[in-house]
Amino acid sequence: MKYELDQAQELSAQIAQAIRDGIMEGSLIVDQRLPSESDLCEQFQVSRPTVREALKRLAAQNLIRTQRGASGGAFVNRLSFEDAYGQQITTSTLLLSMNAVSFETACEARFALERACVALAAQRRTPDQLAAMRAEIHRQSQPGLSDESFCASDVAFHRALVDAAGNPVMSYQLAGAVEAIEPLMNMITFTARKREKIVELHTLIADALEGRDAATTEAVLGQLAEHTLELAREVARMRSKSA
Amino acid sequence: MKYELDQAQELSAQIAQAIRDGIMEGSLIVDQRLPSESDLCEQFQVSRPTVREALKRLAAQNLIRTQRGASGGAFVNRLSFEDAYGQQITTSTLLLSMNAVSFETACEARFALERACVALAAQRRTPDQLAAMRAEIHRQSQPGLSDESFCASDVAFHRALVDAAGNPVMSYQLAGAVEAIEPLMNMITFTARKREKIVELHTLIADALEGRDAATTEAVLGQLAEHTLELAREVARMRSKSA
DNA sequence: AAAAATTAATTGTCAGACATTTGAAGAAAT
DNA sequence: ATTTCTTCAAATGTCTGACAATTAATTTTT
Repeated sequence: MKYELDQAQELSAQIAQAIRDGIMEGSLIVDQRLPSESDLCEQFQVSRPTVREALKRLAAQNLIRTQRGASGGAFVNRLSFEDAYGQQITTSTLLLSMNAVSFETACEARFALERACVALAAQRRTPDQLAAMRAEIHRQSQPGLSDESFCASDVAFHRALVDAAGNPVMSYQLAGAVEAIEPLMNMITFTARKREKIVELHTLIADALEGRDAATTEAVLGQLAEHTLELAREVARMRSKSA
Repeated sequence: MKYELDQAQELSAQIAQAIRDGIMEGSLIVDQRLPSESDLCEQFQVSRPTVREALKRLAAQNLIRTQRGASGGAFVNRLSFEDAYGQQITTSTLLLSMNAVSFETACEARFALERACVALAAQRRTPDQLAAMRAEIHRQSQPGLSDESFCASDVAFHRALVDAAGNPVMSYQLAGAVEAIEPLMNMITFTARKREKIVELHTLIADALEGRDAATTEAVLGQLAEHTLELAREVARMRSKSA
């Protein structure tokens, strides 16, 4: 591990960066134990609270985990896809809400990226994944479902579609795009007729995937994108009228 | 802001989560000042080091920034696309290196996602973006370029391609995929002949985008993906032979 | 030999202090 | 009256030292 600290930064940030560099560069490997807090104090010549703040920074990124007790300490964490999903979703959600990203932009990104999965999904979809998609379709067609539940099911459907591509890197990359849009989708009220149309398109997608028909899947996904955008525009029109 | 703390977690993590929830839910808005550390101590009934650890966790995620001095304190940060890029790249890089993601998987994800940008890029590419791509192509065709520099230029080329889609959400989502693969690409030694082929394909892509020809761009991108994978397989064969 | 108690190491938390930075108010000089 | 300088107060950054809680290893007891 290197111990070169930049000036003009907070000590805890410098120490965190030094350790982070060690992890990214590979000199600290997964499950390796970091020196104890008091050892780190000596090595970096700082007090324990400062070291601890540095470690908490790393813990916030899931880069390390800590264990109490005799053989405890801080260990380099294997960043799991699970952890990475979570971070992605948090970041994407905040990014969208804080930067006033328009529904159009977010929606465009989502469907464009999803389209990238279709060709692979048509080849590789498993029966399980198809079943998951059909289950969500069934949920969506139940009357009396709240808008929130409908959107949550929509997200689940699309997650299943993405997962069907069988590429964990893509699933991870798209998790953010798909989940982060949910709050925006929740602002759209889906009337019964609109829901019917969406369910119909979802069904067509599932059918096309079952038949391993990439071209049709892609076409229907395009229709769904168009339909979703149209709904959003309609809602926007109604709002501006009533205002 | 809510102050409900889950049990069975570290205090600093609970406090961080409570504040994070406030930010995500919208009760804490951008540039708003959090209570001072001593105020937070009172409100959460914990000591200052504990509060500080919580704040450092949030700072590590770029959710807050702190300022010293009279009118200082912790402020809710507007998460910029810039910040989000950085986090994405860190996370993606670690994810790939720690989980032994194969070159094939990473490469597949990258080209599939990139393909999603092409249709939009063909419509929207600006002269500046085209110029950036051509500049990278020029760099790539210079003899004597190190493999690292060649790969870095490759990344820059593809970033320009992604940015040409004119959708910041997509740029952000793909930043990780494109950048994180660079270390893997660096493991491939590009002979002069191989580089020539790549430069040729890059040129065809730039030409097709200039002519706003989405179909051709997509086709060439597919060839590039195939070619890259073939190179990787070749390298793998050579390694296994010499071993 | 097995179970229970002790011990040591380590992180989690607390309390209080001082250092450093920074904006603002007041005082002094022009 | 305006500008500049000084002082002050508030806030974060850091340090010291201590105690609590947890856990694995060790020792003691049965």
